Amino acid sequence: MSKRAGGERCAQRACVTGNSAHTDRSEQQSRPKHLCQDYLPARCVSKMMAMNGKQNFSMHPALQEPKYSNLHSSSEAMRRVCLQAPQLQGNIFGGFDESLLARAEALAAVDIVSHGKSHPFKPDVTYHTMSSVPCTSTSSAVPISHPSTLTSHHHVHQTLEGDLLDHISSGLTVNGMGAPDPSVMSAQVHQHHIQSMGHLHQAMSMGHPHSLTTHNGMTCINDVESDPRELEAFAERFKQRRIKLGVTQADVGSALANLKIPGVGSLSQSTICRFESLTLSHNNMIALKPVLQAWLEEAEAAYREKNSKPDLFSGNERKRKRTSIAAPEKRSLEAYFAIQPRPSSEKIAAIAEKLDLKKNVVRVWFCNQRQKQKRMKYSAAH
DNA sequence: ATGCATGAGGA
DNA sequence: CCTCATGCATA
Repeated sequence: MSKRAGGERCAQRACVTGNSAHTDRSEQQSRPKHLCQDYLPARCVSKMMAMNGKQNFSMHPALQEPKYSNLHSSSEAMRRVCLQAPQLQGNIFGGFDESLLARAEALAAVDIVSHGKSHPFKPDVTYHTMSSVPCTSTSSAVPISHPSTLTSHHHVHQTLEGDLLDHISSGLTVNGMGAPDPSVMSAQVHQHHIQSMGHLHQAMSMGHPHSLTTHNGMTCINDVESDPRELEAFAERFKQRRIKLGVTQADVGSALANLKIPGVGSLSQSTICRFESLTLSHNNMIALKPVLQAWLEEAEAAYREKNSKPDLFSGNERKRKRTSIAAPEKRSLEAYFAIQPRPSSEKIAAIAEKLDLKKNVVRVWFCNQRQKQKRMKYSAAH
């Protein structure tokens, strides 16, 4: 307790999540399931759920799978490989736990020495391509056209770690990350949204004069477009127009609640920011797009008629402490992560001990790293 | 803009 | 215990 002062909202979030998740270990592509009901983007949904006791939204699981397999083929591959070779893992991690950890640390150290501050596996920079990265001749080397994060840290470690990673490496390669095929997921996400997005849909259509996807004759369905390009374009236009309206990300977030769209409540500045910079999962982007588009429509309309309506802000009070992991520890964690992104509880405990961090901190760190790898920012592909 | 964290939902 | 959507706190 005490972790989060903003307790108001916590109880109500996470519903868009109903989708898959754990898919990777279990099975990622073998469950069509029912088509979802209503997607509904946010925590408020959960609020409703809580109140009404009924939850009909939650994103449809099938949505995610194909998508991720495309977008994150690399990490997927990585994971699979690891999962596929349990005994191998056992050898490496179980058998030589100590040496592994030691090597990872050594690796981290070496990394520092040889690359100075910037090692190739800069987790956060991985999907940064166009946003804030200057792209000087130096930095550009990493991001832009990298199909994946994997590739980068891979090399490095392979070099440094040699055999240890060798297994993993080869496995990875074999497992191959197929060429991304956005069309697949597009289609699925697409229909999903179409059926679940009533009114929002209209708003979206209006806002999108150019994205005419004259499918089989249906001319207005395009919006739900899960096409990465579409999202990218929208995100940018959104940001532009938002700025033009003189509204901050935080404003937008809180203003969403004023839209009165059932199941749609406010969002944080973080989320709006991430949406604009495409640092959300594809699914998440898809889910949020219609809502943000709806807001944009209204905001612009209100703006035209001098009606200040949507904007407004939220006066919040926040008080939560965030533990920060020191650079050296972080480097080690990254090294470990490169070797094994999904360490067992034991490994986590071991790592935690070595780095003198709380086990939970380490666990969460790994979770967050994994999640990061799955985020968007595939801009490079285009 | 991003790091660390929470919690719902799902095996 | 994981994934995923999100958020508070902060660099």
